[in-house]
Amino acid sequence: MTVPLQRRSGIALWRQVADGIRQTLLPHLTPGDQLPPETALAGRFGVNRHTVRAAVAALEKEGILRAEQGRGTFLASRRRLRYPIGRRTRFSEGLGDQTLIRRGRLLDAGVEPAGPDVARALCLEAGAPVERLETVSSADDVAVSRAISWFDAKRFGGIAARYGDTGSITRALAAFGVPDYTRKTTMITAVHAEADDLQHLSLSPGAIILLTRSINIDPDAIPIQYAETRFAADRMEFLIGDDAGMP
Amino acid sequence: MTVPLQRRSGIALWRQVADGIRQTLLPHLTPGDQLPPETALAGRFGVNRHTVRAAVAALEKEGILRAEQGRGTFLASRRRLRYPIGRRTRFSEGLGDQTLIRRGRLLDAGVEPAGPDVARALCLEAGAPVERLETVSSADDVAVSRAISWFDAKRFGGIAARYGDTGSITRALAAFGVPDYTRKTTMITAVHAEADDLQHLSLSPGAIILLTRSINIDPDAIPIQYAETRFAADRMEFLIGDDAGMP
DNA sequence: CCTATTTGTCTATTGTTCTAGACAACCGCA
DNA sequence: TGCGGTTGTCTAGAACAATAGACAAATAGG
Repeated sequence: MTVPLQRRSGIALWRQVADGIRQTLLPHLTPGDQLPPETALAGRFGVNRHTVRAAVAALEKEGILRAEQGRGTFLASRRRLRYPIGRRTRFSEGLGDQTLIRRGRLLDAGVEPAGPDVARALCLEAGAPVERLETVSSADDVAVSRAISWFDAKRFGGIAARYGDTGSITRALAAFGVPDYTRKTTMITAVHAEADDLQHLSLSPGAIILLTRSINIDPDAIPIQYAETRFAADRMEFLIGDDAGMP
Repeated sequence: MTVPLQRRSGIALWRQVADGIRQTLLPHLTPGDQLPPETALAGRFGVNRHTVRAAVAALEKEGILRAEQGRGTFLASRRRLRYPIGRRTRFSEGLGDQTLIRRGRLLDAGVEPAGPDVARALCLEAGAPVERLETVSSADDVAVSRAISWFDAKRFGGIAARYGDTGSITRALAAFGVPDYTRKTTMITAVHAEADDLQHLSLSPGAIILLTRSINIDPDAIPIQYAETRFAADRMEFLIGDDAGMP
């Protein structure tokens, strides 16, 4: 029993076991590898086999494990994607050769008056019309983040349609005569997943969301986009600086 | 009922209520303000008053709330600290005027052979001797992060003692003739708190840890410090870039 | 074909969490 | 002093989580 679990802590044992498997077992495996049998895991974590089964079922629903009757349980998952954050932060380009397919899907869009946060970020009057885009980004057909972006409706009216066509903020902005843009600010924090996160990112309750709030500016240093993006923390890590020498 | 809670999710309701209070109620209050009475909170979250009481008790144990019989429940706490990450990232200086007292405490130290990750980060041979420092950093007497740092033992032998004297990495390095250093790399991800985190950072189970792995280099671009730092996510947020216009 | 191993399903029991209600203790105020 | 509003404590039962054991179903290997 390497990991002492906390009972009557408000976190169900099966959830602690699931997190334990994620953090202590999976890093030593490569996709396709077999996990120890349920009885062995039960012994290692000091719980009943049924509790382990509940944990495995949760990880299976997240697409991390794959249990096959008679054969065993196997790691089905990729590692965390490494997402560089810097002056030229772009989802499609940032992931480099880590994935084959990157795609953004438009969930919802609309024009609304800017709230105080959005107005301040975009240097607009409070209540000025802004266009809101709700999107989900996927890598290799696995959803990794969802974002709400706001653009000045006066300058970028109809950007939602452009995004729907191209699936890329970069290309949608290009259609509005913004050939290049840079990242002015990124704030990062972490929260627990909400109900919407569970749905759109296929997470199970208690999962962690890395939450970023960011401002992009055009070459004239005019703010053009304010975004709040929610990343599935077990599929993504952020890189600031260069990763030479990083594990 | 503004917040729909997730039942049979492996996360106890009282814990979800506690997180809900932290995230949706506290940001609108300033220290000393009174919270709605327990019956009102129970109505808003759609749970029994006793469940709310369990949540408040947990937040009270973390020092965030203060309940007084006959009077009410009050906010006792500060907001998230904003921690800038850039080329000149330093704990003591970074928090600026957000706090009065910043202090680092040495938990443990020792010399050990470098593991593969540490060796790569510090550009040493695997197994070369490195000095390991385990520290806890506090702001205004509240622990906000704990770190494990590694230094080349050949160049920085005895740095643990220097840190113990000064409580500051910057001053400890200065004693070894490193007047200045810069941040080469920062990686950020998020995990659930482990047992040690709960103890040293006074968290309750299920809390979120913002985990950074960073490399500092001296003016000659030689790596001098590799550190893995665990921040209490509800007390800290990271800033990359500048925060003009940020809420 | 047989056996050992592994996951899948079922029942029963125990312990923890959540709900429900009632009442005590305390505070501030008229 | 009395009253309304608040937190603190207790009891009992319902809902859920965890344990224990038994056995079925699928797989791999001899």
